[in-house]
Amino acid sequence: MPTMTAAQKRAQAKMNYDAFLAGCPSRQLLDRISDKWVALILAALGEGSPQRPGDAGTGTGDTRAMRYSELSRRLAGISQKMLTQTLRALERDGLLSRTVTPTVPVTVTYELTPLGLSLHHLMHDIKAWAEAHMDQVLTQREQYDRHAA
Amino acid sequence: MPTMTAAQKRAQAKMNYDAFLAGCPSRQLLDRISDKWVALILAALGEGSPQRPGDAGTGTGDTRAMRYSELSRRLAGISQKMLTQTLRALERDGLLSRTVTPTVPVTVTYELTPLGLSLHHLMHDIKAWAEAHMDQVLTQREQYDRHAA
DNA sequence: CAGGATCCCGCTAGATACTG
DNA sequence: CAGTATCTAGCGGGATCCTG
Repeated sequence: MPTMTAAQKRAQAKMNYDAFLAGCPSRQLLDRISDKWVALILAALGEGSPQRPGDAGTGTGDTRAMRYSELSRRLAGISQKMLTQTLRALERDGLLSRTVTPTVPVTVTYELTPLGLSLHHLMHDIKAWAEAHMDQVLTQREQYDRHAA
Repeated sequence: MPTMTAAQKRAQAKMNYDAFLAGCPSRQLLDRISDKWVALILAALGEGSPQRPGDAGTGTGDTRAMRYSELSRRLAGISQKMLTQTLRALERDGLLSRTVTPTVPVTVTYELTPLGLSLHHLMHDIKAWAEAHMDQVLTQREQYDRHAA
């Protein structure tokens, strides 16, 4: 019989998640968040929030709440379907919260949860990396393609 | 006439990449790297490399070189097609190098370039995040699904 | 061993139209 | 404004067979 506490068991289980294994749930999660639109939505909702968690913000109020149409405009080229679909998935996973205000017409806002904010920091870096190394990658491609021709 | 140096111009151009814009090349790059298999390949090739770039490693020799079959085994469940395809794309973008050693049978190894290593650090954090917050996400999903039912 | 080539299914992402 | 519903084309991605 195990003498572990529940907390110990959960810590144990957490260590067992390994995205290298095909059946592991964490691989599905990795697949979910490894998505262009996820990266951009998190980036948009996290704009203006402190980049490093150290600065002791005013609690949860430091993430930007954005309306559906705002997001739609910010993420140029996204279809309503993908936007709604991705927002729903992120809401389901607890990464953002959806708030409906009964005005006329109705107002809906989306905001990062603390969990979502923690991922935002990482995703922001990915997006920044892509923008920062674009030149280098472009140069590499030219070289590769020239060599392959 | 601009009085900028070439370096200044390049810095200027770099700032102009914005993944929020539909036509921006950096969005395509973001799409490329926002991929489950990319994350796992980079994670596999970077295993054992120092997590923080500060520690002044022995130059470029601190990334692991892996063979095709090694990667295939490590990334449980990946098809040959996706593995080859993803490796080619990453090689083309200059994130990893492919080395052919003319033994019999031929030996092929893949290794991160410095550029790939810089992305590896970020991707590793994403993968680690997915594994670390799996429990929390799972709990959120249950709540969401119960409420929606 | 490390792929290349081919076939083909599925499901996703986009376009369009409609609604509370 | 903030979606839902429906249709469809396209291709992502797996399975299979073959090769230097």
